[in-house]
Amino acid sequence: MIARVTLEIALRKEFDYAIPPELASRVEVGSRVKVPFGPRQVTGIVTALVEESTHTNLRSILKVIGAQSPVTPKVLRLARWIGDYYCCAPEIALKSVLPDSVRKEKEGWRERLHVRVAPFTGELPKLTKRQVEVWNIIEEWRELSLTRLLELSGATTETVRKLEDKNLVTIAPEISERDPYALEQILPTQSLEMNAEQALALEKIIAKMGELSAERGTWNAEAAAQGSALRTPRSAFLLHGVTGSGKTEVYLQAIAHALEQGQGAIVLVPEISLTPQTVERFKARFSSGKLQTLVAVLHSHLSAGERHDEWHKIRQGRARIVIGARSAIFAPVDPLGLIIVDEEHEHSYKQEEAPRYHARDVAVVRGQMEGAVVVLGSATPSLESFYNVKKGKYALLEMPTRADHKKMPVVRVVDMRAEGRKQKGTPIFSEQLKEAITQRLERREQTMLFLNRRGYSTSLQCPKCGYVAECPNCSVSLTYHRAKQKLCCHICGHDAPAPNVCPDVKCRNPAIRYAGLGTEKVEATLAKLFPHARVSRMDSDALKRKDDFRRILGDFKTGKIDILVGTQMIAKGLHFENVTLVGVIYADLSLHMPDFRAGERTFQLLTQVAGRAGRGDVEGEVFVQAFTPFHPAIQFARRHDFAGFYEQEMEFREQLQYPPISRVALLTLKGRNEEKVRLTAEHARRELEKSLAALREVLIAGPAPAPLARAETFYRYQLMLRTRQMPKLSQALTRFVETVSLPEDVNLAVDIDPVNLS
DNA sequence: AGCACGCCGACT
DNA sequence: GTCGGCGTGCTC
Repeated sequence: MIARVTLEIALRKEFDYAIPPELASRVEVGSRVKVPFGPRQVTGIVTALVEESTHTNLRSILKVIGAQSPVTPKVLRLARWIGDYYCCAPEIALKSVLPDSVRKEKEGWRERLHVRVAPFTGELPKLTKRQVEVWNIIEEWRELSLTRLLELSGATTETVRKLEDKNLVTIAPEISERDPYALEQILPTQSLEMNAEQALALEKIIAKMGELSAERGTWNAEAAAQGSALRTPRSAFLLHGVTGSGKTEVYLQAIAHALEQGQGAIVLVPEISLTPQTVERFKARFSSGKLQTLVAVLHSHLSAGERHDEWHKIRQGRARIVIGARSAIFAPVDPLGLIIVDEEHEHSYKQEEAPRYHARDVAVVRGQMEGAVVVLGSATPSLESFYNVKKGKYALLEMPTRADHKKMPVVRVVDMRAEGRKQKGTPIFSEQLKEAITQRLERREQTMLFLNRRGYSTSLQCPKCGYVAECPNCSVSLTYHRAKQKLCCHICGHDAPAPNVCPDVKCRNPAIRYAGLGTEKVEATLAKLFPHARVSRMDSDALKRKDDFRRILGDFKTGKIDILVGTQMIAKGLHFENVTLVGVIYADLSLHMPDFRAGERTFQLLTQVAGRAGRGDVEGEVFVQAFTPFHPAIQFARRHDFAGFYEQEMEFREQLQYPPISRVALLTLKGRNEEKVRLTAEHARRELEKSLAALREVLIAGPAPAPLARAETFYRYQLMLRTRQMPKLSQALTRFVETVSLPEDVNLAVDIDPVNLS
């Protein structure tokens, strides 16, 4: 047998190695191996076992790393698909499939000293008073960690060692798993009663799972024979359920069904909503009973060691449920029966570095490859997913009413142009919103206010000489942060002390002006308008310490805060019974982004934000302040009308051949010399035209400067390609990036299905 | 990725 | 005459 190996270096190529007899039993597809490569030794992953090689005199694999192959053949196949579809080298795709801590094998299991009662016979020997105390504790627990014992007894290690000397106990190192949620209170829960809509959705999911497991056996063999061809029936659902419709309960019961069938499940949630509360809810349901299993958690805030332990719990089959952010889609759950992608419209599912995969789309592909049911849930589905429903690719499940029978909040759109005529300067709070806040304060109810922009003012200008403070590295103006007394760039993090006079040496005008509005100023203005209100702010500036997030939310929950001001961060997933008012300070902020999804994003944001109001017994009220109050994205959000928004937005996408009508590949060239980048981009366009000549119907737009023309000292030019046949374009682009010759100091990035055009 | 090979300008 | 620039190609 010969092993075909993808090396961690050596781009886009595989190498064959002989398997020495002593390693024969340990080398399998997915194994991590160390091999000789020229004068060096490198590591790689075995991607296939073959009978013959085109190469003669192969060198041998040196060793197999780790006891268990880290990549399962199924996940390997998924990595292949990612490389092909997202135009990246296979080893880049492979890299992202494993957590770094697992890949590098730096982290191992943590061992801690553990005390156990030794099997002994006869009388208890003579013990001191202290020793008896310790002994009693050990006898009660039978076994426990040394640290825990010392904590409980207040004794020292010496005393315990004495007991060991007397053969009463053994002290030995044992694996002690790191539990990132050790501090959470997890109380077992039971299934909740569901309403008719929930029950119907669950029924359909379960029925599909039955169908698939019947077919699983036959098609797996077939698929193996066909390589990566996807032959399973469509098995994805779009669960369109309004905020509060009880999607999570449907997920939980669907997972329970998967467990009953002996299958595992992966639950993807956006990083931002991966809060302890969310995790607890899943852990609690499966912490006891006959479906008891470990729930592994994977996200970026775990330590390397924690990630190692969580991953191996999954690989060993002890954790059958995985809940995590984007990369959890690669968790080695096997067999896999169900994949949930909650808040499927969230852009954080798209990875912004290579491999630039979209976890939702990878989930659908993985579901097809492994015969698992995929459920994409959202209150505001992406146009892509809803379009897939219309095209018959996904089945639609609808839950249009709140599970708790609460009414949808009343949304009032406030015309800020009229408000601007009433107040002097640019208005922040309309009379109506002020009035509503006053009311809540009187009634001791809570308010949440959103503004999607951090800082105090968005720009600093000198009215006399026209100076504007700009970032030296990026093409944006600097934001004034009052607390820090600094001008900050939100792109590269550059900062400078805030000046008191115009920095222009010839001007020195002391009357410099700060314009534009951020959350910091909203908070400050609130403090002036409502001096007795307890106001708190939550944005990434306010979260300096690790537990600030939890502390502020805790204070809000327990009523220590009347008004919470925040960015996106508080728009999602949080619910507080006593919040009866939600205000959106400037709803049109996100509308004016140079992105064809600006309308969609605004609609989603407003709908999500509105969902924060009226989660308790009192009906919620939402004020949406806007300078373009009649914009469709705002008006459809006001009426909670997703279908209406979809129809009108699709018309626009159709006209301009934007996704989901077509698919986009975005090519970005960046370099420090603007002229060189521009010329290279033009060269790239000419080469592209040649190389795509065989493909029909690919629209090429550009090159044009990126919306963010310069970022972190790099100038950026873009080419946008649109096609209806992305797999073919992906193939052509892979060939293109391999062959095109570019200057060394100009870099090309290919982003398939980008969600962010800047 | 690294490292060797290889073919043209400025030095002892 | 040699030293060294980094373009190109190879590693199973």
